[in-house]
Amino acid sequence: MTAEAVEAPTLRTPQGFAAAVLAWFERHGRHDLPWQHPATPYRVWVSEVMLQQTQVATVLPYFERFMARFPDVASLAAAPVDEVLALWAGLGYYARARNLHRAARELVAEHGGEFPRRREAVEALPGIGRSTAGAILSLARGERHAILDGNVKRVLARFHAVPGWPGEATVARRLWTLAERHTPHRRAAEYNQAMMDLGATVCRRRPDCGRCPLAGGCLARVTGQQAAFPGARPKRERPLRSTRMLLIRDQGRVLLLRRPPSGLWGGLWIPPECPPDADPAEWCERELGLGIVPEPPWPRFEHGFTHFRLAIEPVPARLRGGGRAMEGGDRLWYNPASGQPRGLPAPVSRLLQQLAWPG
DNA sequence: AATTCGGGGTG
DNA sequence: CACCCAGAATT
Repeated sequence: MTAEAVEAPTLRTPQGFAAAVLAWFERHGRHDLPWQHPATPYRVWVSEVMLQQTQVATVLPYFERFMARFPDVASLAAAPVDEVLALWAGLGYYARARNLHRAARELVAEHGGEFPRRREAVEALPGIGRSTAGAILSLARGERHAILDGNVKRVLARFHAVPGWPGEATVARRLWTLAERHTPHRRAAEYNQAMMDLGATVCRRRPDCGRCPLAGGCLARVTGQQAAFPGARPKRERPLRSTRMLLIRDQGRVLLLRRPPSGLWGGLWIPPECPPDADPAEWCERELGLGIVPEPPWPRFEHGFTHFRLAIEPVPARLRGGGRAMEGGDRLWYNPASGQPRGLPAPVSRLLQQLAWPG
């Protein structure tokens, strides 16, 4: 199956470009994604935020669970943030969930639960930038707004042979200008969805140019330089940090502490972290006021982040003395076997599973 | 302008 | 293993 051959001079005009993309979309685009039916501003918003730096296949089950629990802005705004984080656990970039929750409350408090008309006002909501705002207003309301996600960047950078890494401001500006120029005045919603579909299914890391409706006018393809666009991010070394997590058990439960609301794993629950060079029992007594009896540590394992790697050494321990330790605030005695959903980072979730079902 | 936010998919 | 992915906020 090959795309209809379109002449290069036609494709090199914004009208011809959009026409080719739209014609391709009707036959080969994705028309059955869950957030397309119905494509309300709320559903498009939640999907767009989940899809930030996250692939479609990963998002699908999260989106369904989220919609089942929070079917509209009002239900999301009324919920405690902990419950939002629990549904988000495993998706990563948890600031997205906190911002989503904050934005829902702003929508209810200041906009009557509806999205504002102007793009600038939508963009002012926490967690919504220019591209996500454009996606909401075009996909859900059919207005003409450009988007520039990873898919569109890839298509445009190749088609126009735009050099450089899109993370650089000058490169991003060029791509935004091109995105605005190419967005048609009619059928902007279909066009934007088409560009994302094209980037996701054809113009991938290793592009399938034989199926691309833009191949006839693509400058990267003419020169055989598809792999050179978009330019790669400068590589950096990822330093290795180390920590120890104290798995303090008492009556089938384990102690978790809530992280500060911002920063790494913000608002999520993790075991107490003891510095690698401290004595666990002394540290625990001093910092938490808890007497513990440490046991032999488990083998350390690594967890990778974008900008560093974290070596985690789990140290199981028993709570000393019979008194039940205090709970509340930012302390939680969690029963790993209960399966109760909590905002747990992925490595902590795996750790607690081992605690509940050793071996 | 550069850094900080995860976790999973993919070759 | 490295790199990428429907980016945005912070500094």
